[in-house]
Amino acid sequence: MDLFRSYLHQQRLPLTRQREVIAMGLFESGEQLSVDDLADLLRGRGEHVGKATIYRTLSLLVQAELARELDFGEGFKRYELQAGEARHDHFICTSCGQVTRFVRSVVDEFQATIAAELGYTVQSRRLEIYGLCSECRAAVERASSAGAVTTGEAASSGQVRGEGG
Amino acid sequence: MDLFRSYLHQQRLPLTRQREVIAMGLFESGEQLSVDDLADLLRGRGEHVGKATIYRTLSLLVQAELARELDFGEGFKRYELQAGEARHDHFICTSCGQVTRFVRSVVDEFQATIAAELGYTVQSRRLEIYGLCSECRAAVERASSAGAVTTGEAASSGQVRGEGG
DNA sequence: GTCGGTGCAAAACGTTTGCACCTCG
DNA sequence: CGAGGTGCAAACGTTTTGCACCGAC
Repeated sequence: MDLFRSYLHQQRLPLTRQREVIAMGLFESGEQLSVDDLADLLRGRGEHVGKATIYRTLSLLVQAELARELDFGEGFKRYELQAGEARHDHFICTSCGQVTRFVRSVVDEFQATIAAELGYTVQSRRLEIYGLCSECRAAVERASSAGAVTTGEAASSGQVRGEGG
Repeated sequence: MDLFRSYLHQQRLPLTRQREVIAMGLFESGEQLSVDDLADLLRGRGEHVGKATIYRTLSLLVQAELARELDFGEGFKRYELQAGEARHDHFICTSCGQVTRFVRSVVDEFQATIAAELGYTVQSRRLEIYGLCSECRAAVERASSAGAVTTGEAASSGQVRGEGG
């Protein structure tokens, strides 16, 4: 939040109430929110903010490198704060939509290595691994031995799990 | 191409002229094409194919695991064939849009490891590293020592480089 | 007071779908 | 011959934009 404040100040841009509540909402939720999620969340707090403003503010947060844009193939984008915290990646269950976030330094190391080899300079990355979570795999196995197959819908609530450990 | 043919046969779906030219176009180009790119390419060959058909065929190719859907943040999707070849990833220059494809087994290994740790089963992945290619970095450095900064436009032609080696 | 921000509604964009006709097998 | 595919255009959902008014500094 302070980082956003100083980014705006440095860019000679005003900090408005809307910008504040949008950043706070994203920050406090700690989850990957779509623009609609964010609009609903703020409305629930009695803060009415137009979607255009949410898009514009998120785009600022991304420029400031305080937020990340994510695409889990749902047809719209999600955003999450990445304020200073370690760079992390995602595992997405293609059956139930569950997102598990993980952090592994080996990914950062690999990224640095390959960039050096290719002569690139890294700015950011996106690593998403798609597959089945343990519950869905169990469900699929159960179903295939029975005969029926149930393919779950992607979750719409943006539920996230951190790593168990 | 033969793989597509047998996939269709196995699914009891007909192989139409359109499906053939779409798959051939994607195959021969070897690049990451958008639906528009593909429509243009085919039109240039005198093959008129509707975009709806292209979308429907690409979706078949993705189901058959013969193609991959890619998103470089341009606002639309790109597709590329991945017929049997090793799984590869991409480095995208945020300044000129150049895409460099690379293959590193360490990524496959990491993917298997993290999946095992989290109890997931891997189906696919997307690893995209964003940054500046060596030319653009040089350009930025030159510009910043001069005063003006030129930010190039993302290339629209879907140019791809393999690794220089 | 000025520059930029905000909200709304309309536009723009990529993608999907309904439907009449056509084609593969 | 029938199941399915195709093309068009209209529909869809997300994101962007134009504009009149408002608020930060």
